[in-house]
Amino acid sequence: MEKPKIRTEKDREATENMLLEAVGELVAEEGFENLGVNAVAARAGVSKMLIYRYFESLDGLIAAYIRKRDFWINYRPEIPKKKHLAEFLKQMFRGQIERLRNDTTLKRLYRWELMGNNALIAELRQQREATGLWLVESVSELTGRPRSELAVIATMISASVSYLALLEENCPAYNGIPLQQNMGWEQYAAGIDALIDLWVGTLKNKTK
Amino acid sequence: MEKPKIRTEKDREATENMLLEAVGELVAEEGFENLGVNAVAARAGVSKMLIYRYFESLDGLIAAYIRKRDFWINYRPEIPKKKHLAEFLKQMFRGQIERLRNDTTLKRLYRWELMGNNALIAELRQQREATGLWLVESVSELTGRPRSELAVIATMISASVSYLALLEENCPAYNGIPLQQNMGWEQYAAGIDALIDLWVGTLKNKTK
DNA sequence: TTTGTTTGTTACCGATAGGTAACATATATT
DNA sequence: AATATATGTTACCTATCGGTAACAAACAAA
Repeated sequence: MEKPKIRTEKDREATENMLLEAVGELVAEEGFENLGVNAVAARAGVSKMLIYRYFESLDGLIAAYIRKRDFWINYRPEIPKKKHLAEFLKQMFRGQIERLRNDTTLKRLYRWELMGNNALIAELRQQREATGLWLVESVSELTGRPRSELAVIATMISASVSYLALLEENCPAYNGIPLQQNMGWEQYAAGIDALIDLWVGTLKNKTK
Repeated sequence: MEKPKIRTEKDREATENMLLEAVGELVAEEGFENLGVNAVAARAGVSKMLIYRYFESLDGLIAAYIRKRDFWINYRPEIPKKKHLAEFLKQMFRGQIERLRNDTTLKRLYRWELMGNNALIAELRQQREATGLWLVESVSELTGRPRSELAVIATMISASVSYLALLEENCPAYNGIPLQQNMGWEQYAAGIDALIDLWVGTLKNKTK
């Protein structure tokens, strides 16, 4: 027999979704650090007991939320040939900026990572680290440059973008770059482009 | 008549210092975000009432602590001539790394800044921004390059260093760079050196 | 219908938070 | 010595936190 699946008043799946949505809203507003069972349950319009019953704990609920949203980025694009490498890298970092700036929850996640430790955080870190290492390795293979050189450049761009994105919410400007305006970020992205061109320029010299 | 200044049991100044020291210890352990009147008073071995009496509030106590430690960096070194500019910039950023990595409280302050807003934080930001702008302006004058170009480069280095320093406590590696080992940071500093050399190399071409 | 299970709420617990009034004692003033 | 003021503690208040037991109602199975 199939399950009727028609629940009128009592519907566990719907309740779980309400809790997950409440987490999403509160995370966007307050961040993961300031989440609490009472607030989540109240926002979901449901008893907090159900958090423990269905997700075992608040951490379990958070874990479920993070797995539901697909933060487990497994980004493995095809690396182009040398000729188009610069353009590829530029677009890649512009993509990172765009994603971070538009996704409040992702920012909260990055901020949470700076605040402490956690099994879930460690897992996300590892995932991101694997992606980063793969990129460094790939470009190193392609250009013949040592991995350490690639690692430093990629880190400088990526880490600074993360920091500035976190700063954006409250800090109007950094070294004169207006973080709260698209113009400022365009200026920064153009600077990254220039750095990439500068670096790519050093390639031909040594390969010849 | 001069004040004897000899207090045996009741000594406001000494008590205030005990509170300030307690703040320092707890900030290093837990960070500014997680500070509380009860914990501070208990650590100082004194009644929390005195926090309100002497500093008006916990914020007041924190403000006093921050002003006591000299975070209000007014860093205005003499900029050398073009010939030694590269070396000067390298040493400057290495100094920033050293200061951040060795000063736990400074890290906590940077982290606090990412967590929210605050009159005190805003003041520190403004101070730092003024210093940054001055440096950008100075190097721009010296080299003839546009301020925006300098701003992006300085920001990329400075922001990434800040982010990595905050990450260091819990994150073992970023793009393969071991953040918790001096070796990793030396690798990163060397990368910054290379970037500076690369950039300085572009100067002569266009000035000639 | 009867029985058992799932879903959900209410009410409470102990711990801890920030904050204050009331009190006690040491120091300074006269 | 008598009085006022500065310093410090105790005890208590209310609010909120995470967590759970006890109960109520809807649903499924017999």
